[in-house]
Amino acid sequence: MSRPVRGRRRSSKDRDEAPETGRREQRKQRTRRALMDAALDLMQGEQSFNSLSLREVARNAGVVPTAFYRHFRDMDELGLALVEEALRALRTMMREARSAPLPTSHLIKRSVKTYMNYAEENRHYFQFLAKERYGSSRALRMSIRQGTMLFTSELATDLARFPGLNRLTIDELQMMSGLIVNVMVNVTELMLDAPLDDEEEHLALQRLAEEQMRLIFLGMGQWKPKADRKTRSSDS
Amino acid sequence: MSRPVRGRRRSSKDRDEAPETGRREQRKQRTRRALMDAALDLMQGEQSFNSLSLREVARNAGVVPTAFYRHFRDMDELGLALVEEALRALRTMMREARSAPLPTSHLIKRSVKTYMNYAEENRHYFQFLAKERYGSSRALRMSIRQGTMLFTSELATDLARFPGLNRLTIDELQMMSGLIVNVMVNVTELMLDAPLDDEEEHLALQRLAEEQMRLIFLGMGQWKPKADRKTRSSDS
DNA sequence: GCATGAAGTCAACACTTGTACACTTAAATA
DNA sequence: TATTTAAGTGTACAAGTGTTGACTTCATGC
Repeated sequence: MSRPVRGRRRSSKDRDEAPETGRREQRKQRTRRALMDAALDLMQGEQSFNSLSLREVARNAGVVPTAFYRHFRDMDELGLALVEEALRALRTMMREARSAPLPTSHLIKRSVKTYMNYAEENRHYFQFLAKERYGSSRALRMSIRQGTMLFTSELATDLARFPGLNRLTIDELQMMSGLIVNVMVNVTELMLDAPLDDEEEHLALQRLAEEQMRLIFLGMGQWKPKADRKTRSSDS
Repeated sequence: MSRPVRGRRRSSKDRDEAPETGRREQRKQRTRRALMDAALDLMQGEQSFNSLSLREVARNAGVVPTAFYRHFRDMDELGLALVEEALRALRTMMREARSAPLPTSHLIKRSVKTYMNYAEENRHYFQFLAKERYGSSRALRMSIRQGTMLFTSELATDLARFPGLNRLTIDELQMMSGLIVNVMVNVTELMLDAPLDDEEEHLALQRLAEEQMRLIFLGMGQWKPKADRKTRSSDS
Protein backbone atom coordinates (compact mmCIF):
# COMPACT_ATOMS: atom_id res chain seq x y z
CA MET A 1 0.00 0.00 0.00
CA SER A 2 2.65 2.52 0.82
CA ARG A 3 5.91 0.97 -0.23
CA PRO A 4 8.21 2.85 -2.58
CA VAL A 5 6.18 3.36 -5.68
CA ARG A 6 8.83 1.98 -7.93
CA GLY A 7 9.85 -0.74 -5.51
CA ARG A 8 9.84 -4.38 -6.46
CA ARG A 9 8.47 -7.18 -4.34
CA ARG A 10 11.11 -9.64 -3.22
CA SER A 11 10.53 -12.98 -4.89
CA SER A 12 11.93 -16.42 -4.23
CA LYS A 13 14.17 -16.00 -7.23
CA ASP A 14 16.23 -13.31 -5.54
CA ARG A 15 19.50 -14.86 -4.64
CA ASP A 16 20.61 -12.19 -2.20
CA GLU A 17 19.76 -12.72 1.50
CA ALA A 18 16.76 -14.54 2.96
CA PRO A 19 15.33 -16.46 0.05
CA GLU A 20 12.87 -18.32 2.27
CA THR A 21 9.42 -17.61 0.95
CA GLY A 22 7.22 -20.23 2.50
CA ARG A 23 3.62 -19.37 3.10
CA ARG A 24 4.69 -18.87 6.67
CA GLU A 25 7.35 -16.27 5.96
CA GLN A 26 4.92 -14.62 3.58
CA ARG A 27 2.37 -14.19 6.30
CA LYS A 28 4.98 -12.83 8.66
CA GLN A 29 6.15 -10.22 6.18
CA ARG A 30 2.56 -9.27 5.53
CA THR A 31 1.83 -8.32 9.12
CA ARG A 32 5.21 -6.67 9.44
CA ARG A 33 4.18 -4.55 6.48
CA ALA A 34 0.81 -3.93 8.10
CA LEU A 35 2.50 -2.63 11.24
CA MET A 36 4.78 -0.28 9.34
CA ASP A 37 1.94 0.94 7.15
CA ALA A 38 -0.23 1.49 10.18
CA ALA A 39 2.46 3.67 11.73
CA LEU A 40 2.87 5.64 8.50
CA ASP A 41 -0.86 6.07 8.14
CA LEU A 42 -1.30 7.31 11.67
CA MET A 43 1.39 9.90 11.07
CA GLN A 44 -0.44 11.36 8.10
CA GLY A 45 -2.63 13.17 10.58
CA GLU A 46 -1.76 15.12 13.68
CA GLN A 47 0.51 12.52 15.22
CA SER A 48 4.27 12.46 15.34
CA PHE A 49 6.10 9.18 15.59
CA ASN A 50 6.86 9.24 19.26
CA SER A 51 3.32 10.19 20.13
CA LEU A 52 2.18 6.90 18.64
CA SER A 53 1.50 4.08 21.06
CA LEU A 54 2.39 0.51 20.45
CA ARG A 55 -1.21 -0.55 20.99
CA GLU A 56 -2.48 2.09 18.59
CA VAL A 57 -0.20 0.84 15.85
CA ALA A 58 -1.09 -2.79 16.49
CA ARG A 59 -4.80 -1.99 16.54
CA ASN A 60 -4.50 -0.09 13.28
CA ALA A 61 -2.68 -3.01 11.73
CA GLY A 62 -5.52 -5.33 12.70
CA VAL A 63 -3.44 -7.28 15.13
CA VAL A 64 -3.33 -7.81 18.87
CA PRO A 65 -0.77 -5.70 20.83
CA THR A 66 1.38 -8.64 21.87
CA ALA A 67 1.84 -9.71 18.27
CA PHE A 68 3.86 -6.55 17.79
CA TYR A 69 6.75 -8.08 19.71
CA ARG A 70 7.11 -10.86 17.15
CA HIS A 71 8.41 -8.22 14.73
CA PHE A 72 10.00 -5.38 16.69
CA ARG A 73 11.55 -5.19 20.14
CA ASP A 74 9.83 -1.85 20.70
CA MET A 75 8.62 1.25 18.89
CA ASP A 76 12.14 2.60 18.44
CA GLU A 77 13.03 -0.39 16.34
CA LEU A 78 9.96 0.17 14.18
CA GLY A 79 11.03 3.77 13.75
CA LEU A 80 14.48 2.83 12.54
CA ALA A 81 13.01 0.31 10.12
CA LEU A 82 10.81 3.06 8.71
CA VAL A 83 13.70 5.46 8.29
CA GLU A 84 15.72 2.83 6.52
CA GLU A 85 12.88 2.05 4.16
CA ALA A 86 12.09 5.68 3.47
CA LEU A 87 15.72 6.44 2.70
CA ARG A 88 15.88 3.45 0.42
CA ALA A 89 12.96 4.95 -1.47
CA LEU A 90 14.86 8.18 -1.82
CA ARG A 91 18.00 6.48 -2.99
CA THR A 92 16.04 4.55 -5.57
CA MET A 93 14.71 7.74 -7.05
CA MET A 94 18.19 9.25 -7.03
CA ARG A 95 19.63 6.32 -8.91
CA GLU A 96 16.93 6.41 -11.55
CA ALA A 97 17.28 10.15 -11.99
CA ARG A 98 21.02 9.75 -12.40
CA SER A 99 20.73 7.08 -15.08
CA ALA A 100 18.14 9.04 -17.05
CA PRO A 101 19.39 10.96 -20.12
CA LEU A 102 19.30 14.41 -18.61
CA PRO A 103 19.29 17.13 -21.23
CA THR A 104 21.07 20.25 -20.07
CA SER A 105 18.26 22.45 -21.30
CA HIS A 106 15.60 23.02 -18.68
CA LEU A 107 17.65 20.80 -16.43
CA ILE A 108 16.48 22.55 -13.28
CA LYS A 109 12.83 22.61 -14.27
CA ARG A 110 12.85 18.93 -15.09
CA SER A 111 14.73 17.85 -12.00
CA VAL A 112 12.47 19.79 -9.70
CA LYS A 113 9.36 18.42 -11.34
CA THR A 114 10.58 14.85 -11.26
CA TYR A 115 11.52 15.09 -7.64
CA MET A 116 8.29 16.70 -6.54
CA ASN A 117 6.15 14.17 -8.36
CA TYR A 118 8.05 11.42 -6.67
CA ALA A 119 7.68 13.04 -3.28
CA GLU A 120 3.96 13.42 -3.87
CA GLU A 121 3.61 9.78 -4.87
CA ASN A 122 5.52 8.65 -1.82
CA ARG A 123 3.84 11.12 0.44
CA HIS A 124 3.70 8.66 3.32
CA TYR A 125 7.45 8.34 3.53
CA PHE A 126 8.26 11.96 2.96
CA GLN A 127 5.74 13.07 5.54
CA PHE A 128 7.42 10.77 7.99
CA LEU A 129 10.91 11.98 7.12
CA ALA A 130 9.87 15.61 7.33
CA LYS A 131 8.33 15.20 10.76
CA GLU A 132 11.17 13.24 12.25
CA ARG A 133 13.99 15.19 10.64
CA TYR A 134 14.00 17.49 13.64
CA GLY A 135 11.61 15.42 15.68
CA SER A 136 12.06 14.11 19.14
CA SER A 137 14.06 10.94 18.84
CA ARG A 138 17.75 11.61 18.50
CA ALA A 139 18.30 8.17 17.04
CA LEU A 140 15.84 8.80 14.21
CA ARG A 141 17.19 12.29 13.64
CA MET A 142 20.73 11.05 13.29
CA SER A 143 19.67 8.22 11.03
CA ILE A 144 17.83 10.60 8.73
CA ARG A 145 20.63 13.13 8.78
CA GLN A 146 23.15 10.51 7.78
CA GLY A 147 20.94 9.54 4.86
CA THR A 148 20.60 13.16 3.82
CA MET A 149 24.36 13.63 3.97
CA LEU A 150 24.85 10.66 1.72
CA PHE A 151 22.34 12.15 -0.66
CA THR A 152 24.18 15.47 -0.52
CA SER A 153 27.54 13.86 -1.22
CA GLU A 154 26.25 12.08 -4.29
CA LEU A 155 24.82 15.34 -5.55
CA ALA A 156 28.19 16.98 -4.96
CA THR A 157 30.02 14.46 -7.13
CA ASP A 158 27.37 15.00 -9.79
CA LEU A 159 27.98 18.72 -9.68
CA ALA A 160 31.70 18.17 -10.01
CA ARG A 161 31.11 16.81 -13.51
CA PHE A 162 29.60 20.09 -14.66
CA PRO A 163 31.78 22.09 -17.04
CA GLY A 164 32.38 25.22 -14.98
CA LEU A 165 32.39 23.63 -11.59
CA ASN A 166 35.32 21.26 -11.59
CA ARG A 167 37.63 23.95 -10.22
CA LEU A 168 35.89 23.92 -6.85
CA THR A 169 37.07 22.05 -3.79
CA ILE A 170 35.13 19.14 -2.42
CA ASP A 171 34.10 21.20 0.59
CA GLU A 172 32.74 23.92 -1.62
CA LEU A 173 30.76 21.45 -3.68
CA GLN A 174 29.39 19.91 -0.50
CA MET A 175 28.37 23.29 0.78
CA MET A 176 26.56 24.04 -2.45
CA SER A 177 24.73 20.78 -2.75
CA GLY A 178 23.81 21.17 0.90
CA LEU A 179 22.10 24.38 -0.06
CA ILE A 180 20.31 22.70 -2.94
CA VAL A 181 19.12 19.86 -0.75
CA ASN A 182 17.88 22.46 1.69
CA VAL A 183 15.74 24.04 -0.95
CA MET A 184 14.21 20.73 -1.89
CA VAL A 185 13.60 19.66 1.68
CA ASN A 186 11.94 22.94 2.47
CA VAL A 187 9.68 22.90 -0.56
CA THR A 188 8.78 19.28 0.12
CA GLU A 189 7.63 20.12 3.60
CA LEU A 190 5.53 23.00 2.31
CA MET A 191 4.03 20.79 -0.36
CA LEU A 192 3.06 18.09 2.08
CA ASP A 193 1.14 20.63 4.12
CA ALA A 194 -0.88 21.83 1.16
CA PRO A 195 -4.13 20.02 0.36
CA LEU A 196 -3.56 17.29 -2.21
CA ASP A 197 -5.79 18.78 -4.88
CA ASP A 198 -4.48 22.34 -4.69
CA GLU A 199 -2.90 22.39 -8.14
CA GLU A 200 -2.33 26.13 -7.90
CA GLU A 201 -0.26 25.93 -4.73
CA HIS A 202 1.56 22.91 -6.05
CA LEU A 203 2.74 24.81 -9.12
CA ALA A 204 3.60 27.87 -7.10
CA LEU A 205 5.89 25.81 -4.89
CA GLN A 206 7.44 24.20 -7.93
CA ARG A 207 8.20 27.60 -9.40
CA LEU A 208 9.61 28.78 -6.08
CA ALA A 209 12.00 25.86 -5.96
CA GLU A 210 13.02 26.45 -9.57
CA GLU A 211 13.85 30.09 -8.99
CA GLN A 212 15.79 29.39 -5.82
CA MET A 213 17.76 26.76 -7.71
CA ARG A 214 18.45 29.18 -10.55
CA LEU A 215 19.69 31.71 -8.01
CA ILE A 216 22.04 29.16 -6.51
CA PHE A 217 23.41 28.15 -9.90
CA LEU A 218 23.99 31.78 -10.78
CA GLY A 219 25.94 32.12 -7.56
CA MET A 220 27.98 29.05 -8.38
CA GLY A 221 28.94 30.58 -11.70
CA GLN A 222 30.34 33.61 -9.92
CA TRP A 223 32.00 31.77 -7.07
CA LYS A 224 35.69 32.55 -6.77
CA PRO A 225 37.19 29.34 -5.47
CA LYS A 226 39.78 29.88 -2.80
CA ALA A 227 41.13 26.62 -4.12
CA ASP A 228 44.78 25.59 -4.26
CA ARG A 229 44.65 25.26 -0.51
CA LYS A 230 42.74 22.01 -0.49
CA THR A 231 42.36 19.07 -2.81
CA ARG A 232 40.63 19.90 -6.04
CA SER A 233 37.54 17.80 -6.67
CA SER A 234 38.89 16.99 -10.14
CA ASP A 235 41.90 15.29 -8.60
CA SER A 236 40.02 12.40 -7.10
CA MET B 1 14.75 31.37 33.63
CA SER B 2 14.06 30.98 29.97
CA ARG B 3 12.37 34.15 28.85
CA PRO B 4 13.79 36.13 25.95
CA VAL B 5 17.21 37.08 27.09
CA ARG B 6 16.68 40.73 26.45
CA GLY B 7 13.09 40.71 27.63
CA ARG B 8 11.81 43.04 30.32
CA ARG B 9 9.58 42.09 33.21
CA ARG B 10 6.18 43.76 33.09
CA SER B 11 5.94 46.24 35.95
CA SER B 12 2.99 48.11 37.44
CA LYS B 13 4.18 51.23 35.66
CA ASP B 14 3.38 49.79 32.22
CA ARG B 15 0.33 51.61 30.99
CA ASP B 16 -0.49 49.22 28.17
CA GLU B 17 -2.96 46.45 28.92
CA ALA B 18 -3.54 44.69 32.23
CA PRO B 19 -1.79 46.95 34.69
CA GLU B 20 -3.09 44.95 37.65
CA THR B 21 -0.06 43.78 39.54
CA GLY B 22 -1.36 42.85 42.94
CA ARG B 23 0.48 40.15 44.82
CA ARG B 24 -2.26 37.89 43.55
CA GLU B 25 -1.68 38.55 39.86
CA GLN B 26 2.03 38.26 40.48
CA ARG B 27 1.66 34.78 41.88
CA LYS B 28 -0.55 33.78 38.99
CA GLN B 29 1.94 34.93 36.40
CA ARG B 30 4.68 33.14 38.26
CA THR B 31 3.06 29.72 38.01
CA ARG B 32 2.02 30.43 34.43
CA ARG B 33 5.68 31.03 33.72
CA ALA B 34 6.56 27.85 35.60
CA LEU B 35 4.21 25.86 33.40
CA MET B 36 5.62 27.27 30.18
CA ASP B 37 9.20 26.81 31.36
CA ALA B 38 8.44 23.26 32.40
CA ALA B 39 7.16 22.50 28.91
CA LEU B 40 10.21 24.08 27.30
CA ASP B 41 12.56 22.23 29.62
CA LEU B 42 10.95 18.90 28.93
CA MET B 43 11.36 19.48 25.23
CA GLN B 44 15.11 19.97 25.54
CA GLY B 45 15.39 16.22 25.70
CA GLU B 46 13.78 13.52 23.62
CA GLN B 47 10.24 14.82 23.83
CA SER B 48 8.25 16.71 21.25
CA PHE B 49 5.48 19.00 22.31
CA ASN B 50 2.57 16.74 21.63
CA SER B 51 4.22 13.86 23.40
CA LEU B 52 4.13 15.92 26.58
CA SER B 53 1.35 15.16 28.99
CA LEU B 54 -0.52 17.74 30.96
CA ARG B 55 0.35 15.98 34.19
CA GLU B 56 4.01 15.81 33.27
CA VAL B 57 4.15 19.53 32.66
CA ALA B 58 2.27 20.32 35.86
CA ARG B 59 4.47 17.99 37.86
CA ASN B 60 7.59 19.58 36.43
CA ALA B 61 6.27 23.02 37.27
CA GLY B 62 5.80 21.97 40.89
CA VAL B 63 2.07 22.22 40.76
CA VAL B 64 -0.89 19.85 40.95
CA PRO B 65 -2.44 18.75 37.61
CA THR B 66 -5.75 20.48 38.15
CA ALA B 67 -4.04 23.82 38.71
CA PHE B 68 -3.06 23.71 35.06
CA TYR B 69 -6.63 24.54 34.06
CA ARG B 70 -6.48 27.87 35.85
CA HIS B 71 -4.08 29.02 33.15
CA PHE B 72 -4.74 27.08 29.96
CA ARG B 73 -7.80 25.32 28.63
CA ASP B 74 -5.61 22.44 27.44
CA MET B 75 -2.14 21.66 26.12
CA ASP B 76 -2.90 23.17 22.73
CA GLU B 77 -3.43 26.55 24.31
CA LEU B 78 -0.10 26.25 26.11
CA GLY B 79 1.53 25.41 22.80
CA LEU B 80 0.17 28.49 21.08
CA ALA B 81 1.29 30.66 23.98
CA LEU B 82 4.78 29.24 23.61
CA VAL B 83 4.88 29.89 19.88
CA GLU B 84 3.75 33.44 20.40
CA GLU B 85 6.41 34.04 23.00
CA ALA B 86 9.17 32.40 20.98
CA LEU B 87 8.30 34.44 17.92
CA ARG B 88 8.27 37.57 20.02
CA ALA B 89 11.82 36.72 21.03
CA LEU B 90 12.78 36.41 17.39
CA ARG B 91 11.16 39.67 16.43
CA THR B 92 12.94 41.43 19.27
CA MET B 93 16.29 40.30 17.93
CA MET B 94 15.30 41.35 14.43
CA ARG B 95 14.40 44.83 15.57
CA GLU B 96 17.64 45.29 17.47
CA ALA B 97 19.70 44.02 14.56
CA ARG B 98 17.92 46.40 12.23
CA SER B 99 18.55 49.44 14.41
CA ALA B 100 22.22 48.62 14.86
CA PRO B 101 24.69 50.54 12.67
CA LEU B 102 25.48 47.77 10.25
CA PRO B 103 28.70 48.33 8.37
CA THR B 104 28.63 46.92 4.88
CA SER B 105 32.03 45.33 5.33
CA HIS B 106 31.82 41.82 6.75
CA LEU B 107 28.07 42.28 6.84
CA ILE B 108 27.36 38.62 6.33
CA LYS B 109 29.90 37.43 8.84
CA ARG B 110 28.58 39.79 11.49
CA SER B 111 24.92 39.04 10.87
CA VAL B 112 25.44 35.31 11.00
CA LYS B 113 27.43 35.54 14.20
CA THR B 114 24.92 37.82 15.88
CA TYR B 115 22.06 35.59 14.96
CA MET B 116 23.72 32.39 16.04
CA ASN B 117 24.75 33.80 19.38
CA TYR B 118 21.20 34.87 19.98
CA ALA B 119 19.87 31.47 19.00
CA GLU B 120 22.32 29.83 21.34
CA GLU B 121 21.32 32.10 24.21
CA ASN B 122 17.65 31.42 23.61
CA ARG B 123 18.21 27.77 22.94
CA HIS B 124 14.98 26.78 24.71
CA TYR B 125 12.81 28.72 22.33
CA PHE B 126 14.67 27.82 19.19
CA GLN B 127 14.68 24.15 20.07
CA PHE B 128 10.95 24.35 20.48
CA LEU B 129 10.45 26.20 17.21
CA ALA B 130 12.71 23.79 15.32
CA LYS B 131 10.86 20.75 16.59
CA GLU B 132 7.38 22.08 15.98
CA ARG B 133 8.10 23.75 12.65
CA TYR B 134 7.18 20.51 10.93
CA GLY B 135 5.85 18.83 14.02
CA SER B 136 2.54 17.19 14.53
CA SER B 137 0.15 19.94 15.43
CA ARG B 138 -1.10 21.75 12.37
CA ALA B 139 -2.11 24.72 14.49
CA LEU B 140 1.41 25.19 15.82
CA ARG B 141 2.92 24.62 12.41
CA MET B 142 0.77 27.29 10.83
CA SER B 143 1.43 29.69 13.66
CA ILE B 144 5.16 29.28 13.31
CA ARG B 145 5.05 29.49 9.54
CA GLN B 146 3.15 32.74 9.68
CA GLY B 147 5.79 34.15 12.00
CA THR B 148 8.54 32.99 9.68
CA MET B 149 6.81 34.59 6.71
CA LEU B 150 6.61 37.87 8.55
CA PHE B 151 10.29 37.56 9.30
CA THR B 152 10.98 36.84 5.64
CA SER B 153 8.97 39.82 4.46
CA GLU B 154 10.85 42.21 6.70
CA LEU B 155 14.10 40.83 5.43
CA ALA B 156 12.86 41.35 1.87
CA THR B 157 12.17 45.04 2.44
CA ASP B 158 15.62 45.33 3.98
CA LEU B 159 17.15 43.77 0.90
CA ALA B 160 15.25 46.18 -1.33
CA ARG B 161 17.27 49.02 0.16
CA PHE B 162 20.52 47.54 -1.09
CA PRO B 163 22.13 49.38 -4.02
CA GLY B 164 22.01 46.73 -6.70
CA LEU B 165 18.79 45.06 -5.64
CA ASN B 166 16.13 47.70 -6.03
CA ARG B 167 15.40 46.60 -9.58
CA LEU B 168 13.91 43.32 -8.43
CA THR B 169 10.23 42.63 -8.01
CA ILE B 170 8.73 42.05 -4.61
CA ASP B 171 8.21 38.40 -5.42
CA GLU B 172 11.83 37.97 -6.36
CA LEU B 173 12.99 39.61 -3.17
CA GLN B 174 10.65 37.39 -1.17
CA MET B 175 12.00 34.34 -2.91
CA MET B 176 15.54 35.35 -2.10
CA SER B 177 14.97 36.18 1.53
CA GLY B 178 13.10 32.91 1.80
CA LEU B 179 16.27 31.19 0.73
CA ILE B 180 18.31 33.15 3.25
CA VAL B 181 15.92 32.32 6.06
CA ASN B 182 16.16 28.69 5.01
CA VAL B 183 19.89 28.72 5.45
CA MET B 184 19.60 30.19 8.89
CA VAL B 185 16.85 27.85 10.01
CA ASN B 186 18.81 24.86 8.81
CA VAL B 187 22.03 25.88 10.49
CA THR B 188 20.14 26.64 13.68
CA GLU B 189 18.73 23.16 13.78
CA LEU B 190 22.14 21.63 13.23
CA MET B 191 23.62 23.82 15.94
CA LEU B 192 21.01 22.87 18.48
CA ASP B 193 21.86 19.23 17.97
CA ALA B 194 25.56 19.71 18.59
CA PRO B 195 26.79 19.48 22.18
CA LEU B 196 26.91 22.89 23.80
CA ASP B 197 30.64 22.94 24.36
CA ASP B 198 31.70 21.79 20.91
CA GLU B 199 33.35 25.04 19.88
CA GLU B 200 34.79 23.40 16.78
CA GLU B 201 31.45 22.29 15.39
CA HIS B 202 29.93 25.60 16.31
CA LEU B 203 32.46 27.50 14.23
CA ALA B 204 32.19 25.05 11.36
CA LEU B 205 28.45 25.64 11.18
CA GLN B 206 28.97 29.37 11.34
CA ARG B 207 31.37 29.19 8.40
CA LEU B 208 28.95 26.98 6.48
CA ALA B 209 26.17 29.52 6.90
CA GLU B 210 28.49 32.33 5.86
CA GLU B 211 29.53 30.60 2.68
CA GLN B 212 26.00 29.69 1.73
CA MET B 213 24.99 33.29 2.28
CA ARG B 214 27.87 34.51 0.13
CA LEU B 215 26.77 32.14 -2.60
CA ILE B 216 23.25 33.50 -2.47
CA PHE B 217 24.42 37.10 -2.61
CA LEU B 218 26.61 36.30 -5.60
CA GLY B 219 23.56 34.84 -7.28
CA MET B 220 21.54 37.94 -6.52
CA GLY B 221 24.16 40.07 -8.18
CA GLN B 222 23.80 38.06 -11.37
CA TRP B 223 20.03 37.76 -11.30
CA LYS B 224 18.38 39.09 -14.43
CA PRO B 225 15.08 40.43 -13.22
CA LYS B 226 12.23 39.60 -15.52
CA ALA B 227 10.82 42.80 -14.11
CA ASP B 228 8.60 45.25 -15.97
CA ARG B 229 5.88 42.64 -15.76
CA LYS B 230 5.10 43.17 -12.13
CA THR B 231 5.34 46.05 -9.72
CA ARG B 232 8.88 47.06 -8.93
CA SER B 233 9.70 46.94 -5.27
CA SER B 234 10.99 50.52 -5.47
CA ASP B 235 7.52 51.75 -6.45
CA SER B 236 5.88 51.05 -3.14
C1' DG C 1 1.61 -38.33 9.59
C1' DC C 2 3.45 -36.21 13.45
C1' DA C 3 6.26 -33.48 16.58
C1' DT C 4 8.17 -28.80 16.54
C1' DG C 5 8.10 -24.07 16.85
C1' DA C 6 6.94 -19.66 15.62
C1' DA C 7 2.95 -16.20 14.61
C1' DG C 8 -0.84 -14.69 16.73
C1' DT C 9 -4.54 -14.60 20.72
C1' DC C 10 -6.32 -13.83 25.45
C1' DA C 11 -6.34 -12.28 30.10
C1' DA C 12 -4.14 -9.83 33.54
C1' DC C 13 -0.82 -6.61 35.84
C1' DA C 14 0.67 -2.17 37.50
C1' DC C 15 0.88 2.53 35.70
C1' DT C 16 -0.16 6.90 33.59
C1' DT C 17 -3.36 9.82 31.55
C1' DG C 18 -7.25 13.75 31.25
C1' DT C 19 -10.86 15.67 33.71
C1' DA C 20 -14.75 16.41 37.31
C1' DC C 21 -15.93 17.90 41.77
C1' DA C 22 -15.57 19.36 46.35
C1' DC C 23 -12.10 21.41 49.31
C1' DT C 24 -8.73 24.97 51.42
C1' DT C 25 -6.32 29.20 51.55
C1' DA C 26 -5.35 33.90 51.25
C1' DA C 27 -5.41 38.36 48.56
C1' DA C 28 -8.88 41.76 47.10
C1' DT C 29 -12.77 44.25 47.97
C1' DA C 30 -16.66 46.14 50.45
C1' DT D 1 -13.40 43.51 59.79
C1' DA D 2 -16.18 40.50 57.25
C1' DT D 3 -17.18 38.65 52.58
C1' DT D 4 -16.11 37.36 48.20
C1' DT D 5 -13.43 35.14 44.79
C1' DA D 6 -9.92 32.98 42.35
C1' DA D 7 -5.44 30.12 42.64
C1' DG D 8 -4.12 25.93 44.12
C1' DT D 9 -5.09 21.09 46.60
C1' DG D 10 -6.96 16.26 47.14
C1' DT D 11 -9.61 12.53 45.79
C1' DA D 12 -11.64 9.78 42.50
C1' DC D 13 -12.73 7.47 38.08
C1' DA D 14 -12.82 5.66 33.55
C1' DA D 15 -9.82 4.89 29.82
C1' DG D 16 -5.49 4.01 27.77
C1' DT D 17 -0.63 2.42 28.20
C1' DG D 18 3.66 -1.27 27.92
C1' DT D 19 4.75 -5.86 29.12
C1' DT D 20 4.09 -10.61 31.36
C1' DG D 21 2.91 -15.40 30.75
C1' DA D 22 0.18 -19.21 29.41
C1' DC D 23 -2.77 -20.48 25.49
C1' DT D 24 -4.06 -21.86 20.42
C1' DT D 25 -3.21 -22.73 15.62
C1' DC D 26 -1.09 -24.33 11.68
C1' DA D 27 2.97 -24.39 8.12
C1' DT D 28 7.40 -26.65 8.28
C1' DG D 29 10.76 -30.45 8.37
C1' DC D 30 11.52 -35.07 10.01
